[in-house]
Amino acid sequence: MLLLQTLRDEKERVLAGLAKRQVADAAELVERAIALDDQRKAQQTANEQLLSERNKLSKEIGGLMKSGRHEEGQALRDKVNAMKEELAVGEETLKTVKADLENLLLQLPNVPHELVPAGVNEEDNEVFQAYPGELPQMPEDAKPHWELAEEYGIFDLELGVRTTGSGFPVFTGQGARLARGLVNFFLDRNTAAGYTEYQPPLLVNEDTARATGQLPDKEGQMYHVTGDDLYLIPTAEVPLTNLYRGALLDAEDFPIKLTGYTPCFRREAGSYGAHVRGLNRVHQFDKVEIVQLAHPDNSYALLEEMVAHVGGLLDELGLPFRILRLCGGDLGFTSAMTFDFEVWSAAQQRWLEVSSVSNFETFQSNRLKLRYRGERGNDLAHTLNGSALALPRIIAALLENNQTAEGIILPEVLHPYLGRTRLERV
RNA sequence: GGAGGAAUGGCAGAGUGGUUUAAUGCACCGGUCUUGAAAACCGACGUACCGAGAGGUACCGGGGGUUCGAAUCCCUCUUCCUCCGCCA
Repeated sequence: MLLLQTLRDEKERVLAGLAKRQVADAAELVERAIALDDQRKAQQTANEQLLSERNKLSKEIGGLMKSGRHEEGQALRDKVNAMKEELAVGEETLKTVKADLENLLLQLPNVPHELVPAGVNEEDNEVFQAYPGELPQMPEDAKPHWELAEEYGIFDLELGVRTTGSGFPVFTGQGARLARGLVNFFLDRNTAAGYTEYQPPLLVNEDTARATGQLPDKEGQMYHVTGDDLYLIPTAEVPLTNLYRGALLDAEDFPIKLTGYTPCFRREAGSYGAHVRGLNRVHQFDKVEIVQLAHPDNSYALLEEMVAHVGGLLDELGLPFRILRLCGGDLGFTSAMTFDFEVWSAAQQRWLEVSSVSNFETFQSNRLKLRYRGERGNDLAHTLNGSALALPRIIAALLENNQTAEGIILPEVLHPYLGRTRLERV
């Protein structure tokens, strides 16, 4: 959530940024927010004057009653009673204005960083780091991963349909082992890089989902457990970042680095078509997430560090990838800058997104009330996160790119995790 | 799921209607003393909002109520503890 202070002090930058996102009525929304905040201040000041008066008189009444001057006390009592109506109305008004302001602010997405390119959709994303050299070519008869999955017994979509519905793959045999191995590999690399491992809850409450920005913006994308009013997490970002909700840190605590493996649940409402076959888009998938809480002065250096870390993982897996810097139109609601990692799927002849690394600046920490003791008083921290990594498309790319007549060759780093060097047909 | 108890500052812990601007202790920070440290002593020591400032307001788990006035009384929710039941 954007700060009122930012809207007031940096209106030009905010409007220019929101224009990059194609927010049509940005100027009007910002003006309305400022007007509502003016109204809030005026009302609050008026209310507090009344309260101050009341407190003063109440004290006097106490003194009068104690010293036995009941008549004078009663007179003051009547006076305070007369103020009650005005106070009640004032408090009701303040409540309404605050709620209106809050609702308005919830509608405003984050302001993109200056370096974020303008653009309408994914076609306008900037290729930040192209794949160096020629993309690997596959023979004509190269198979997509959903065919390989059957041949190698990696996962079964039909079994998932029976137990749950479409989009819930069941990993089987060496496929399940591959998934587990990848999770362990990622966690080991992340913890070696200084991230502390957590196993967070997979269900979160409404406050938690709102603090990282999933609510109200993405309500329809999360599974909602209505019986207990909880949400299945769409990413470990939600519980991990919320571990520090309401925290007041010291500047020297930064950076705080967290990692965690969780299944992720996404309704993916409205998705369909040829590009969602196999593991390309599913409702439940495994992901290892990295999160950083940072001092505002160096959060972009840490974003670079995270990008380098994720790139290192893909290098180790031997997967060809490129890095995109998302344009304003493709940027997530809460993000100020996002890099997407895409691996090349040789058999499908297309790029698959496997990681998204973002700096949210103070957008989440404002909702989280995540602060640190700064040089100029308490200030909001910056939050960042990224996938390191999401499994399904990594598995798809590994299967497709490494298929040979002798089986699917596993990258060397995975050998100890799977206890074998290649996957065999079943 | 049932019964009972509890929730106060970083921590411990007083406070059951009005000088509570929350006692006291510990911790932390600054200072005096000391070659240095410890001890002792002195001082400072929460958060948010409004205000140019002086200052004001709110906050004792959350929400609501009673009252001129609520940490304190009432209702409600949440969480934790003890016991019982169930259970991977």
